[in-house]
Amino acid sequence: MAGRNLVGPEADALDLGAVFRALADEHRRSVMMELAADRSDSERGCNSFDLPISKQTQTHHFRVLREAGLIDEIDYGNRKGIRLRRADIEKRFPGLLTLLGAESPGGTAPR
Amino acid sequence: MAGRNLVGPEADALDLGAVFRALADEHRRSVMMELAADRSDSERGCNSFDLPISKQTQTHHFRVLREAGLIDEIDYGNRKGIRLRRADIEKRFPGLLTLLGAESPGGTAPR
DNA sequence: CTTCAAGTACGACTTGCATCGTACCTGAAG
DNA sequence: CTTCAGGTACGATGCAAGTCGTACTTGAAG
Repeated sequence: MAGRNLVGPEADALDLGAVFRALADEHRRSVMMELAADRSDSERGCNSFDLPISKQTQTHHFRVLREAGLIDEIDYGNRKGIRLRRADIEKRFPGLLTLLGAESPGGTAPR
Repeated sequence: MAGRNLVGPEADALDLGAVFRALADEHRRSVMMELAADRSDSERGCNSFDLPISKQTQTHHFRVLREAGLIDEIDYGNRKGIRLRRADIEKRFPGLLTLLGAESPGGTAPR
């Protein structure tokens, strides 16, 4: 019931390249922008982001975000929780979340 | 002799996605880290970065950085100058250059 | 003029990555 | 137990991007 936390890198081990690669994708960036804009940092369901892509692809994107150290994934078995690692990101890359939170959600269309 | 400035996007038109995509590449990121760390913002030759890649690929990378709005390229015909667009970047994405400049040059090895 | 170095244009190759189809696992509700 | 929805694992596919080879252009030096 408690749900186990899937592991990501330590706060000091966050790699800037991995972070930029994670944020280079439009869908992952929209997730991070939503998380950064919500100052309550509450745990969210991973289907609460209305991503226009299949389940398998969503799994892939959340995994990339977790492996970059940007989010925690809490595994409940048949459900999954998402939480922003705000403190760790702010410690390692101060100002990054401010950039994301300040960006307008549907503003910049890719391509 | 004066060299003409190759055009990039306006300061307000900088796209966060394009910037993250540009910074996702290791070589482009190392160029930007060098530029961000040098507070004098002097114009540099594009062969002053010791990139372990061919001329053609370097041309490609500098083009990506310019089209993302991160640098200016000054064309002298048989030579090219590179200049960081520090003011425009700071205006649109405050704190981004601080992140890059604070990163250790050969610190995090990708792959 | 010729020569040379720096850079670009174009194309080909290769790798990486986003996406999805199929199958399987997990936990809750009947 | 069975059923069902949420999620994952594995593989295949298609496309974007990094890389380089060849050829061409530019400007300076001789």
